Amino acid sequence: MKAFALVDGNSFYCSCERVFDPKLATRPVIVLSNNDGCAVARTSEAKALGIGMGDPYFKIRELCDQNRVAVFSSNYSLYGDMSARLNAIYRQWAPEVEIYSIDESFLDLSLIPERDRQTYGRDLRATVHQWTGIPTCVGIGPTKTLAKLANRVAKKNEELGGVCDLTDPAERDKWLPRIDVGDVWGVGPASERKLFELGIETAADLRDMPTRLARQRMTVVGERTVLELRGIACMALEELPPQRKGCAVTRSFGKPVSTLDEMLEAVSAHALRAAEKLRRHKLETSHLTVFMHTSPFNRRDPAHGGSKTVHLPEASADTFELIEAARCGAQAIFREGYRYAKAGVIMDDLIPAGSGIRPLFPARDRDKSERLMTALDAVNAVFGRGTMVPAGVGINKREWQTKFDRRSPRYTTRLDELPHAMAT
DNA sequence: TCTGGGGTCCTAGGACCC
DNA sequence: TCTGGGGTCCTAGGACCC
Repeated sequence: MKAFALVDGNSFYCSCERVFDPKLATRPVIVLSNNDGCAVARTSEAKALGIGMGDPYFKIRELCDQNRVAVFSSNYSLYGDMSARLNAIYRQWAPEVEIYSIDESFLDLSLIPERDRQTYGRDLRATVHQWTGIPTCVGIGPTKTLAKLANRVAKKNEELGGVCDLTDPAERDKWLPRIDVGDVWGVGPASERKLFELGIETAADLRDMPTRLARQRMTVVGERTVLELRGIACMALEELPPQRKGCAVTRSFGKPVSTLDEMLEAVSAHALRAAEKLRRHKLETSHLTVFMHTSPFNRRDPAHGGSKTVHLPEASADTFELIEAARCGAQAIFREGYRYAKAGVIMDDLIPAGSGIRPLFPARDRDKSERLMTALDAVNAVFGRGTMVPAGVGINKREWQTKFDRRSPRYTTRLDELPHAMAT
């Protein structure tokens, strides 16, 4: 019989910040999205103050000041590294691990006897906490959807000690009626509304609805959720991430951009990052879409936005070619007299590097390009991102750059930002 | 004044073909 | 007045996830 565990870090980004500053242990902590825009992680103390997921920071700033909330910009270097440490532990504990997101992993628990699963969960939590300082919760079930649900139960019911096992149908009968249908994995706001109209309000109601009706109203995705809630596994553990299909680099500006020069600098910087990402995944693209738009929240200034797809002569991951394409697209969209709030580059239909069709009369020297990109990546890997960039790319100290005014040190990935310890 | 970024999957409907 | 049938492919948009 298959069994899954879903392990996730509690208020993960906040917990990462707490690991390196013990003074935060009892204070409310929040972490903001890019550009210091919205609250995307909150500790229980912060939630208790009424800070919601996605609340814009400018609306809660006062509340935060009054309550000594510790506020951080996102520090992805730190969170990514802590995430890798958690997964290294999971791999010692399970034969197969699927990394589902930066703070959630599914573990294959099929070989753990049912009676030992509670203990297993408790021991895993304790180990992770001891080795990394990160608090976690463990949800266990015969399907991924039930493991997710169990994890939620463990989170919301402190008396369970951070572990919940829904392998036993009797346990499911106990908990599923207490869970709102909108809290089931895969049920978003649109489906929740439809289900409410049918009188389906809890996870138990959803489990018991006819599969045909589920399919009719919520496509095959909804039908699968119903089956999974009944304990019929429709989703397997995906150990190897499937090849990615698209790749995007998009950013809000720290200050609105109104000049073409600045816009070209910005999209060049985004294209540069996009090309690096492609090469890291050994992929290429044959076309690139640029977009820009003014703020959707600002009703006073005139609004403008648009996107433009630029085709390359042949598939490529060459920084210079992608920058050229991005600048070309941006010039076609940009108009004077607007305050642009965001721009980005998007690439889809990615193909493995070198697998594309070659033109009969190539416009460029592929080998030369590849050698140059290898050298570029090597320099930047040793001396840090942005050490060597093509001229005309805005990479350092520009007004429009995304804000990270409250970022903590990158304790675990930068030698010059190591935490300091003092003994007296 | 200040509101994130990056993905996946599914379906409907249009274009096109014979 | 009556005006075929059945495919495939592509894209846009919706829905969902963290």
